[in-house]
Amino acid sequence: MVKQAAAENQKQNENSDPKNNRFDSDKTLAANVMDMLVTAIVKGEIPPGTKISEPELARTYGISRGPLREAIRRLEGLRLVELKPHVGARVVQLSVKELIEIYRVREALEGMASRLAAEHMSQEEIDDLRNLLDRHEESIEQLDGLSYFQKEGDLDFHYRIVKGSKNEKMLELLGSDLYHLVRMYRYQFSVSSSRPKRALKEHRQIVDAIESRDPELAEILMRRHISAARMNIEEKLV
Amino acid sequence: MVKQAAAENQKQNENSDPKNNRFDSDKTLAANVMDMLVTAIVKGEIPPGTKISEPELARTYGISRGPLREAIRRLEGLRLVELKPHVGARVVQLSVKELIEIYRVREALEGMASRLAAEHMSQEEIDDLRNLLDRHEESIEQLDGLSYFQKEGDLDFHYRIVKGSKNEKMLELLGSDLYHLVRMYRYQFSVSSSRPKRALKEHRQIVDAIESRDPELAEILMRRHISAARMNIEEKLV
DNA sequence: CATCAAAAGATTGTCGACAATCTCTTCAGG
DNA sequence: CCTGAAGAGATTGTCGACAATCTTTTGATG
Repeated sequence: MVKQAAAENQKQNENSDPKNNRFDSDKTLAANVMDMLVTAIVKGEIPPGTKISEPELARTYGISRGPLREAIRRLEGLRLVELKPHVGARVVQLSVKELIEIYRVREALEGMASRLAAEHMSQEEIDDLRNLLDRHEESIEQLDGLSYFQKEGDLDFHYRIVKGSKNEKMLELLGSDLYHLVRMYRYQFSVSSSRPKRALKEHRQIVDAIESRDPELAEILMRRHISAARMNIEEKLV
Repeated sequence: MVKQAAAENQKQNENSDPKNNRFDSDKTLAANVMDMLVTAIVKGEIPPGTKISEPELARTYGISRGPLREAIRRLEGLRLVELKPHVGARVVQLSVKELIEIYRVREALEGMASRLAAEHMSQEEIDDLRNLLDRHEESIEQLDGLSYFQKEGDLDFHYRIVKGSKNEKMLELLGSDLYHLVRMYRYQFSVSSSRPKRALKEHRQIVDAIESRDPELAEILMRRHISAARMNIEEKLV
C-alpha cells in the first residue's frame, strides 16, 4: 500500500476502541477528519462537484465547524476541493485535460526522480523493488491483472522510485499533491492500465537501469513509460 | 431593514477607511492574514525557525484565533511553516540541501515547461518576453545588476515560461508551492546570481528556441540553465 | 548541587453563538 | 406568463470561552 507522507514512524493506536473507532485519538480532530475526507473524495464516495456543506459534514462526523474548516483549508492545499469566499467548498471536478497535464508533470518529475534514484538508491531498496515487481507479476497472472496492480500497486512502484531519489521535495510534491489526484482519477474513470504486462516489463527495465547506476537511461525509460501511459489515456478518453 | 437599498449591486468600501487600511475588505480575514504572513515569512520579517504564537499574532493583526488558524493551515500547505500537534507552528528552517533539492525539481519541471512553451506559447507572449529581457538588460547595465533582476526579475522570466506552457498544473506547483520558497531563500541567503549577464544570455537562447518552435532544444537549454544555477549555489554555499 | 516530580502558567484544540453574506422563495408589476 | 425586486431561510465568516495538552517553575529529596 502506498503510505502517506505524514506520520510514518509514529506508532498508531490500533483502533481497538469500539466506541471511538473512527478517530485516532493520537491525532487532532481536524487531522482525522481531513484523512477521512481525503479517502472519501479520492474513492468517489463524495462525488466530484459536490458542495461541501459545513453544517452537514459537522453533523456527519460529530464535530464542530472549527476543526472541519481547518480540514477543508488543507484539502484546498491538496487541490482536492476548490474554495470560493462566502460561497463554500466544492470537490474538484475532474477533466481529461487536467489528467493529461498531471501526466506531463509526472513525466518531468518522475523522470528526474528516476535519474536521482540511479545515483542514490541503496541496493536493499533495489532488491525490495524487485520483490515488489515479482509480486505484481503473480498478481497479474492470478487475477488477470485487474485489481491490485492497477489501482495501488502501480503507484506503489512509482512512489518507491521517488523515495529512492532521496529528494524530499520531490516526495512532497508527488506524494502529497499529485498522487491523491492520480488515484482519484483512477477510481473515477476506472483507468485500468490495459497493458499490465507491458507496464510490468517497463518497470523491470527501469529497475535494471537503476541497478546499473545509469541515470541517463533510467530517466529516459521512466519518461517513456509515463508518456506511454499518457498516450494510452488520451487514446481511450479523448 | 435599515439598509435595504444596499443589497443590490455589491458596492464595496473604497478602502478610504484609515483605521482598517491593511485589510482588503473584498477578501476574507483568513485570506488577508495569510497573504501578509506569506510576505512576512518570505521576506524574513518573521525569521526561519520562529515559533508562530497564535495569541500573539492574533493581537498583532487584531483578529481572533479562528481565521488565524485557518491561515496557518494554508501556510502549512505552502510548506512555509511546519505544524506539530499540540505544540504549534514554526517557520520552516532553510537548508542548502533543501534549496538544491528544489533546483532539481525546477530543472525537471521547468525543463518540461519550456518544452511545452515551445509548442503552445503565443507569438504575443514571446514578444512580451523579449521586451522583458530588454528591460532586464537595461537594469543590469544601470545598477550593475544587483537589485531588480536578481530578486524578482529572474523569477518573472521563469514564471512566464511556465505560464506559456499552458499547463495549469505546472503553474500551480511552481507558482504557488516552489517559487515562494525560492524567493525566501534569495532573501535569506542573498543569493545574487553573480552571473547576471551570463544568465541573461541563457534566457535569450531559451526564448530563441521557443520562438523557433524547437521543444527539444528549449527543454535542454532550460535544464542547463537551472542546472548551472544549482551548481553556482553549491559552489558558493556548500 | 543535581535530579526529578508536582504544580502553575501558557498555548493549542474544540465548541457554541452571533454577524455577514449568499441563495432560494415569494410576489408585485408589466 | 415572465421579469425582477424584496424578504425569508440557510450558509459561511468571525468571535470569545472553555477544555486538553504542553512548557516552565518550584520545591522536595538524595
